[in-house]
Amino acid sequence: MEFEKVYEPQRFEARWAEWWISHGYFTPDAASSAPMFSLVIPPPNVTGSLHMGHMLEHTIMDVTIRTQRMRGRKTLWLPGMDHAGIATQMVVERKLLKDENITRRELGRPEFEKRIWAWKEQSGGRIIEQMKSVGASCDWTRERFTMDPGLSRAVRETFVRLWEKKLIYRGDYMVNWCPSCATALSDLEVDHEEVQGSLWHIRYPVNGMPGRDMVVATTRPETMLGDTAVCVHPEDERYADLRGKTVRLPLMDRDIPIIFDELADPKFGTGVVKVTPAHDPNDFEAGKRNNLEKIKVINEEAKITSAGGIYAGLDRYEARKRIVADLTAQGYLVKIEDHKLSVGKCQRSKTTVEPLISTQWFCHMKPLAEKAIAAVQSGQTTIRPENWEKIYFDWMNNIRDWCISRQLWWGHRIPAWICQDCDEINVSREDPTQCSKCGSAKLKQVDDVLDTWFSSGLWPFSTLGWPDQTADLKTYYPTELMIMGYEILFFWCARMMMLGIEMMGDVPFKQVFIHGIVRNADRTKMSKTKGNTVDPLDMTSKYGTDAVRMALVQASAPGADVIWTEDKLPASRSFANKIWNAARFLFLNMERAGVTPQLVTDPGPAETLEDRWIRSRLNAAAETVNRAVDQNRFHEVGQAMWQFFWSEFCDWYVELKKLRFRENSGLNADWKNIIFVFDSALRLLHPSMPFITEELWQRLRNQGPEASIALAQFPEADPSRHDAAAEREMGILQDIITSARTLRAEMKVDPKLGLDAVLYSTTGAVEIAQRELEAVTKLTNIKLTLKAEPAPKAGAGTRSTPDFDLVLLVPAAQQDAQISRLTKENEQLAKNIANTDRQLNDEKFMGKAPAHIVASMRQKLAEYQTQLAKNQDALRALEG
RNA sequence: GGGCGCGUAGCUCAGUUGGUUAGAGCGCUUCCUUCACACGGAAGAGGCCCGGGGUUCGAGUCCCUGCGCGCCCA
Repeated sequence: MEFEKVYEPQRFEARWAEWWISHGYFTPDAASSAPMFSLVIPPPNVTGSLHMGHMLEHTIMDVTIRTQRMRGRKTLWLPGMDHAGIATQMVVERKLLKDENITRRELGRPEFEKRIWAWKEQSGGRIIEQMKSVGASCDWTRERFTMDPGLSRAVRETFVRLWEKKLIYRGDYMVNWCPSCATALSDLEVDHEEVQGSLWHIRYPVNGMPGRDMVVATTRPETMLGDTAVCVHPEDERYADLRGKTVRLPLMDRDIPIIFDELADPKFGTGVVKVTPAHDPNDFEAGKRNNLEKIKVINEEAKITSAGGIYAGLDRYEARKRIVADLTAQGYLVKIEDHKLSVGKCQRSKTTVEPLISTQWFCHMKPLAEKAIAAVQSGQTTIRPENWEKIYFDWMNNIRDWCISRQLWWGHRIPAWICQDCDEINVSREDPTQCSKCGSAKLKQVDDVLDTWFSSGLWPFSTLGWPDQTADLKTYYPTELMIMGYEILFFWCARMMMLGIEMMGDVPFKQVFIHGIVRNADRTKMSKTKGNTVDPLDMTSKYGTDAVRMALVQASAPGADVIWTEDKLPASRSFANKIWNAARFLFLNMERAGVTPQLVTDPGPAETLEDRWIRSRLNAAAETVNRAVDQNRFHEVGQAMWQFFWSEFCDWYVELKKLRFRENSGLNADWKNIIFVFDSALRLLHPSMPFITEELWQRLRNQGPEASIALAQFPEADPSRHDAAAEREMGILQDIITSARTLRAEMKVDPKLGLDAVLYSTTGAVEIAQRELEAVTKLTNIKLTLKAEPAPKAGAGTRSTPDFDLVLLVPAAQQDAQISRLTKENEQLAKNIANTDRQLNDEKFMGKAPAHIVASMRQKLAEYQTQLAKNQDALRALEG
């Protein structure tokens, strides 16, 4: 069997990735009666490609799902994508303009939709292929897309039901309008950015009171064209005499009322605000309260409307310049101040959003949110780490109605038809042919489509076949777990919760786990616009997928962001290489021993110390890994596997086993144990590093019917397998060996030079050393003489522990290092003794501390004192 | 303005209900190319756990406060 000296992941990964899928290992067995474990992917965007954030999210999902699958659960990880309304439309529009110099309007809606589908088939969903290549163990036979017919039917059904329950309404309201995407946006799709702007103070003369002015301050002077009032606080004494008066709106020569409303903050500026009900959300509300006229002066293209007088047709920023200039010229501008303000920007296009009144569709959120809050409060769904529950509650408690309509051509068209004769809105599951109110056949379907996240909100059940009561739906809903980043807690988690409870009558998932986001070394978010992204596939091809996964697993402590630096990767590549080489070594020796590679399901009882010890440690590793996966503590999975494989299996177990390798020994107890432990370790590691473990496991199993480690049994922990005696004995053996090496290093003795040493012990270390003498000799190059008696007064070259004194016999030439080590150690010991002593003599401590703490302190104190005495003897000998 | 989180070794981070000598990986120092691995082995150095106050027999851990940093919402 070929075993390269260095592990080359590129040689194996693509093959196993394809093999797993073609053999259907990730498709759950429909006939299985095992308890299920299901997980749906938070659907990535069809225009997207794999970035580091996906890689992190998918890795921890995959670790979870592979572990559950190996535990024998009926396991489903359902993959797919959402149609990303705005993003996809923008991508295809740009492409059309570039390739054919044609706009979507020139093409017309049906043809444009065809083009998008064609684009989707050809270049959309690259991310799916990438996920397959990095080993994501999704059931690809169940891949879904939000625009699929089935999922579209779910969207329509949901819309109709919500409409029938009067949870959806249509009307003229203030929305966030993106002039460049030409559509309304929901509040969540607007990012607020702090920018340096100005505050323009403008004088509005009071009618009938010559010389009396009201000075308003505004960050957007161009909106004054649409002012329909000025406002002061009802209790503001300064303006009490102006009740019932009007002011003259400069430039427009319009008289507008002075209103008294809490909209104005008497402490801010002059206490007067201008009111533009058609272009500001707060003013809109104030306008409703005070019956103000709404004059739309900015249109959907962010240009001034004909209501804006001489400024009509100007872009909003151009209009601002002209208006400020005119105000100055006419003496209305009082002053300009620097002012920081928060500006809303479209998440997709980064254009500054314009608040506009338009006819849109909204969903009432309060009633849905109440149930979603209750579900988390009652623990039906838990959100971990727990602090995210607070954030979830906070958002849900302050929720506002959701603008669900978008002025796009790509998405689920709203199933509503307006009667051209009586204006009745007809909403139905089947396309209507006549108006339900007046019977007219003149029906026109609404042009708008639904927010992409309306369909994503149905994802946990629409993907399982709903509204049909399918077997999948019955089996896999509610799903067990949702894993996602906090940036989509509201977009997805919250909406899935609300819609799941409303449509299914049950929560969409029992547990939500929120992972951190991936950041660069300077802690900035990775983003395409900033150009600071890292392509995970560059990393996987350079270091191997397993190495990238392991680095991410190790960095995934709950609640923490992942600071990504490439220098994490050589370490995990080394880890893969270490495993590879351990296997290489075992296989070479199996060949020499005449052992055919094979799995060993029952190694029999462990007899030797190293077998008893490694099986106890294996059990401990299994215990940690199992618990860590269940608690989403993925960094502990990585840490435990690293510790076990490298520091225990390779550094000690294999080193000790080397002594037992014999030619032509056949499959003896040693080999049975080695193979059993190695196989178990591979299985424990498989969810984190699927490729190398599959490759090595296949080489090991070698024969028998085809099988994958992906379906092999995950090692479980069993307290009865903990072998305290073996761990204690092995600990002493390790101490003896380490002590000998330390002494040798301290004395700077040539490693090739054999030395003699005497081991003194009255507590059993001599017996252990006797049994393992060959190991001690081999691993230290020191010949030990064993004496089951107390050590004589310690001299040079002594190292003492509570269990033994080891005296290395060397010409006392190199003593300085010893002296400094002992001096330093003694300082620490003296400090410990003082501390411990003080506490043991402290009545308050003795009165209140639990007995086991006191007992262990007493024992420690005795050990410190013995050790100190020995060290002092040794020092005297060295210095004397 | 409201809320959440973070500050532990040079770097990246662990540290589960408070318990005595605070850990890991990388990096660093010294030694070793011993027939699995130099992507390796052995032995080491390195920490007023951000500052201040408090609770407690006992605080990296709990409370208050200051400083610095990050994020979310309005």
